[in-house]
Amino acid sequence: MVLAMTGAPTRQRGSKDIWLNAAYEVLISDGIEGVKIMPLAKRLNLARTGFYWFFTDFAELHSAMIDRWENQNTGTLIARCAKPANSLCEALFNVMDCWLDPTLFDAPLDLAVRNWARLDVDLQGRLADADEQRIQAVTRLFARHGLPNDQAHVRGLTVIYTQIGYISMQVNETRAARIARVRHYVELFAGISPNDQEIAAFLMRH
Amino acid sequence: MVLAMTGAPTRQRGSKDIWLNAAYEVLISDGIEGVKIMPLAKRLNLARTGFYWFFTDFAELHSAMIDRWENQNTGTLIARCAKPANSLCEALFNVMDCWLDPTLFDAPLDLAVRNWARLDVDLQGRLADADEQRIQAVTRLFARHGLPNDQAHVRGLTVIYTQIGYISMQVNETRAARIARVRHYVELFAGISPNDQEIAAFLMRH
DNA sequence: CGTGGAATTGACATATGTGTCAAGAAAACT
DNA sequence: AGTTTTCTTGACACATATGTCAATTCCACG
Repeated sequence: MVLAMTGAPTRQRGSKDIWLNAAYEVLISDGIEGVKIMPLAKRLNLARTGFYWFFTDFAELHSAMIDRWENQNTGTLIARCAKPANSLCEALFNVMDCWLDPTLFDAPLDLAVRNWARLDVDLQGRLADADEQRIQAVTRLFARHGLPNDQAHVRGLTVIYTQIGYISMQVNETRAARIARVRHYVELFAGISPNDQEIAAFLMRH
Repeated sequence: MVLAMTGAPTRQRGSKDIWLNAAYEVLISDGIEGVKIMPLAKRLNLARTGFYWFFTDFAELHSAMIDRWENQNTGTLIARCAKPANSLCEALFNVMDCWLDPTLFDAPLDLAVRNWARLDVDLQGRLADADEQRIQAVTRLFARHGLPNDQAHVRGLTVIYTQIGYISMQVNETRAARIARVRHYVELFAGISPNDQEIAAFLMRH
């Protein structure tokens, strides 16, 4: 099992992963409509038809891509929501980590999958499930910290909608500005101001 | 100037508007990638090439579509934000009207244009301008009702992100559930509960 | 009517995409 | 080295898209 070199000298050979990675990059930058075999081949400098050695089909590539997404964003978010915390604000800061650390939550991928789902009924179902789980996880976080159920639910919805809105709008702000704003979001969602220690702990991580 | 009949008996003739309307429907249901001349012609039961009688070009159709969007959603939203109100909650209820009345704000169109913009740099710029104006309008609303600038800004961002997130997630809930939730959103965004009279006035409208 | 402008049409040229297949090159194993 | 498995490739068949053009049909108005 030898890893492929990425260098240029010898023309690279194909592999399932090389095609899949290229497909991912295009999905994120151009959307699923750009994920086509011919352009991928051109980008990889390989013959288009080699694709069919690794995948029987276009559909197989698609489902491989969805699998990879599913085992990623939602899981991490739910785990973050479940993380023990001494206060509501501290718990919310834990969740906000997801929006700042790309290894926790891949926002561009999430957006790309979301747009893709508009044209793919099966994926629509899987995405709806994922969203429901995310909302539930945040709602439980609020409930655990003492909010009544309907309050907790509206706040859970709002946290998720806000994040998806932020991603969808492709907001362009500096990392510093984004980090600085988080304490205000926490205050808004919690309904109370985080204390200095909670803010400091959050800023320390970023 | 005789309006075209939509009935079936005589085969309809083409017109700029007929092509444009069909393009809109497809944009909303399938995204810009689906707006292609051949499928539009099939849907209209017209020869594909007739398109070129009304439009010199594909690009001309596209820019006609963007024009129509631009003179619509953002303007209404800004007007709603500027509407005089006796309290912050009342003002927020006015804004929330947009998410409930399709004649005020065309959510599916907004989503479709947003996705389209991902692949079109010019449109990206126009959309970013629109978003900035919307955020400013809501921020001013909060500032007018006494919030300090940074507070007002975070709340302005959150209101807009929440709405775009809601649209992006294609949330599927009953109209009644949506209306019932609005008072909770208003409470969250305002930081104070709306009074019974404000709630009643809002519910009366819907 | 009859005629001229408005609208429609099919043939043609060209581009880009999917998928199949058999021939062949390159690696890997003995 | 020789054989087998792995991977690459170009030719072929087919589908769908844009755009041009000359021939034709439709229809409204004088």
